[in-house]
Amino acid sequence: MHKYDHKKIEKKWQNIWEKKGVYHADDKSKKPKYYTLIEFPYPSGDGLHVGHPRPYIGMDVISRKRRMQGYNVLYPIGWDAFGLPTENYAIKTGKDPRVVTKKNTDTFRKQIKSLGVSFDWSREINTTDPKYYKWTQWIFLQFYKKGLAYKAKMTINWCPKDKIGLANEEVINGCCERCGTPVEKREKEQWMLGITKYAERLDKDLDTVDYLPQIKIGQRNWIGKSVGAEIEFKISSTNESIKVFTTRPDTIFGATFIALAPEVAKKITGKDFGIKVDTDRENKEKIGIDTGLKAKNPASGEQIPVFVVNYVSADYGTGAIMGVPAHDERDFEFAKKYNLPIIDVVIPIRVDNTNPHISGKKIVERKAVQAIIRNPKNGKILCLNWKAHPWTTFVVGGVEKGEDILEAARREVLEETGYKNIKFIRVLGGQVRSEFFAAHKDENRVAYFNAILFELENEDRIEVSREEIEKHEVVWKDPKDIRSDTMQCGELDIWLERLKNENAVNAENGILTNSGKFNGMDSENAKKEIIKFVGVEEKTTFKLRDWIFSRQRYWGEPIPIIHCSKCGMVPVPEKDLPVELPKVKNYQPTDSGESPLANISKWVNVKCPKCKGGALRETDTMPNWAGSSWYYLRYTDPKNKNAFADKKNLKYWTPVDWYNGGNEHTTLHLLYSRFWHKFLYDLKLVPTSEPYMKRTSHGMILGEGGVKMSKSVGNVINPNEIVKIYGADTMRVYEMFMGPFDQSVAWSDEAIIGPRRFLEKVWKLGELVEKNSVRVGARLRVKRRDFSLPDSTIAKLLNKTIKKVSEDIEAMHFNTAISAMMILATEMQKSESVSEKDFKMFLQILAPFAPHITEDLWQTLGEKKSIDLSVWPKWDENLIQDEEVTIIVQVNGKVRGQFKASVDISEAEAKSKAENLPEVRKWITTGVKRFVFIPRKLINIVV
RNA sequence: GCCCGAGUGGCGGAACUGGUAUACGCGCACGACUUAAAAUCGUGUCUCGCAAGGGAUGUGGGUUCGAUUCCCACCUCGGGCACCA
Repeated sequence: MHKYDHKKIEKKWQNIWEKKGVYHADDKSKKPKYYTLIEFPYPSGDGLHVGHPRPYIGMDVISRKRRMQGYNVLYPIGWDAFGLPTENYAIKTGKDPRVVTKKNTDTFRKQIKSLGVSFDWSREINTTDPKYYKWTQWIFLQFYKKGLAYKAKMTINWCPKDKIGLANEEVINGCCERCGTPVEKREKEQWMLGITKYAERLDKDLDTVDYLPQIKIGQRNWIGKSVGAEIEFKISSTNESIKVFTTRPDTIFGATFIALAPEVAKKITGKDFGIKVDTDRENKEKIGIDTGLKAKNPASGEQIPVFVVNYVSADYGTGAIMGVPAHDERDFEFAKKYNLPIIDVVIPIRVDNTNPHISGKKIVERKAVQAIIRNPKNGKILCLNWKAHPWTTFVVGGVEKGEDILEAARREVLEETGYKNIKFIRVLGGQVRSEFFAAHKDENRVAYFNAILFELENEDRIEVSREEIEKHEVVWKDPKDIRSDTMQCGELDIWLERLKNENAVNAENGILTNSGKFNGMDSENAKKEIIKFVGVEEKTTFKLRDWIFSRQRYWGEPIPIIHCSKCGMVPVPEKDLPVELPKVKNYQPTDSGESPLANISKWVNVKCPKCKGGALRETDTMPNWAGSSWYYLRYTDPKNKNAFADKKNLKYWTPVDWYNGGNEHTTLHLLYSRFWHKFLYDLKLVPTSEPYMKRTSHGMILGEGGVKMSKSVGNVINPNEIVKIYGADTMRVYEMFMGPFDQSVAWSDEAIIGPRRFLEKVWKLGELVEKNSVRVGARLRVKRRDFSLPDSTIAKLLNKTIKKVSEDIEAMHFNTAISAMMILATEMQKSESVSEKDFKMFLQILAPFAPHITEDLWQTLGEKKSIDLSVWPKWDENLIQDEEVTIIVQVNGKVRGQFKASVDISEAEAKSKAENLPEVRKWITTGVKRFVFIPRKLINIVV
């Protein structure tokens, strides 16, 4: 046999696979189907870099394994080719984006093909192909017909110098990326898609799919479902009212003002107050202006002021909120600034589990106070060590009749500690209800605590009574020793939070107070009852906003609408689809910010499809998201001229069984395509309500040193260079081995040699197996030195490895799968003799990672059919069971020894064995306190 | 600011449901083979200590017989935040 020559064998097998079409998915098959999907790439001018193929290889491993498991696999690829970078390139160079895209996709295709990914290239699609975007436009028309595509005035970023609408990305520090001119906001009519109509289902149906938990959380947070109520506040002296949305109707008695979004205020008052909601991401200071209006709190009957503020968004809820400063941090900040009343209406509850109520004892309710005294000189806190009980507490005591909490606190401090001069700092928020057993009084206590922070002014003390001295000792404690495990205080977490953060408020549910007839009710019930009381119903709101769907750009799908002065907006008839992008001379938008399409009068001026009169085409185009919202459907029938895909094909192939993509796409793209899919499902055009059964994510590959790969940084690594030097198989194994698939990893030119050495080792093993075997007819037989008897070490390890690789692939733990195979290869090499049968099984489990070298060795060893058509090996459960295990012996958690024992050794036997180990014996002379035995694993002796 | 994820040797990383921390790979050192080098193979490689032992998984604390793993607080980095894809 010859040297491992990757260039030769990789080219050879790629040609054979392509000629035989082994990776073409079959639309009709008796096998069960499996649809694997990767996010189709945007063919940028930078070309493919080594980060692109990582997900393709990952899903290729899954796809190849599925084929060997007997599935008919669809693993397609295409190009998501509309978008800004190509357009900006066209603006700069004047080159036709079609030409640029063609060139880029050709490069990408050639690069990807050299990696031996088992894509079905016969189904390749391109979103910029009129035959494809015909159907993107067709789907848009369905949205339009159902009223889900509509026009609305929206604010956009506008560069007054370039006269162009800017993407958020193109705005750097409020200035245009190109010319540095400060960006203005401009109102513009935009096409919208009514995704909010699907918000509820997009949230709920997540229960039916298998997405990674953080992806589901991301989707849910984005949708932002919250249940609450819309409550009307009547404006005094007019007949009008303000509707607020709140998730906390139980706090309505604490509503001391109304806060309006600027747009809403303008609507109500007709005045512009000059306040804008900050779209900046940093938290800005809250600003408000009193409108002079008063509104009536429908629960308390109070007249409360109405403010315009910069922290309420018109897009969310009703654009108006009731300000409840006691129970919302933002409202609290605002109320403090504008001196608005803060009324506590919900008391949080804590139950002291270390000191719980004892049944049978009487329950006593009491108002009480915690005095927290800080010595400003050293930061220490005044505490009491109780003599009859194992407690440390703050200075604590009941509030007597006729006393306020401040008086009570000062009195307790004086009585219990003698300190005369303490300075009041602040009350730590509202009351807290604390339940505990008061052992010193032998009663169950329900205390309504306030806490007050003081500072010690000086050490002057009066003498403390004998009675108090017998009860407790006065101590100053370090703040780090004020913890829930050192202090007897069930509600301590609340005080610590409020000590740290002056703006901390109680946002928890609890027991109502200051709330008229609802006093004493818990929040959950109060929410329902108060909604009834003010005469409204529960209302669900979403953060999700409708989708701005139009762009004033050239390189996107034209929106297929015609504006007729007589008939209004008229959809382009289906027979006239696609509305093709005309060629233009200049890709720069018009002076008024319209798409460059607006300059082509020949294209713009059309006959109205209805009245045949003069009409104008819509010149807006669709965003890049459009084509990628349904591409997985087109793959099932990519050449269909009569429908976006044939129903039979859709029924057979969809839903996608496993979709893997970047972390950066797990909210927007995923949500948008789920929305389109659900819409199509409602039109009975697709057979399932969810497009993807399973969704996983991969991490990026960064340049050396951990920075993003980009042409501008100059750290782009071209996979073709790697393929040339090391081969596609090495590249594939390395990309799967370099780190956990779902996390970002930095590329290393040095480390890739490891996978190469591994494959060379495999090649040599192949030589060894071939040399030790003799051909009998078409079969290879082992001639000599075959140690792989059923109980041999190699056979055992092989079976364990088959199990591990099989399972790791499913979990996308490709790196550990490869590690296991490296160990197996090293052991095989050490044994110097491996049976043909065992070696072939090893080739099979390696094949998804390194398809070329394994195919070559497989057929060299006499197989006639592709290794891809072989059956994925099964492991033998009997062979992976160990009879003997190593048991670790720890003393006080430190490893002191170990011994071998049979797996079913009894605890008593293990104990005597462990205790008799000389290296253990010297540690346990003081006597064994406790003995922990974990079968098959470990013993811990506590002395 | 908000949401999600991650911090372990010189480097990439491993450790299943809380049970020997550092598997596997890179690098480095030494040895074998070689006239020599490369390649290959073998041995070693967290750290302090002569040793007995001790200390290390971003930082501080907690729970536990036992914590990289669970809980709390904090720090740093990456991703997303609606016109980048």
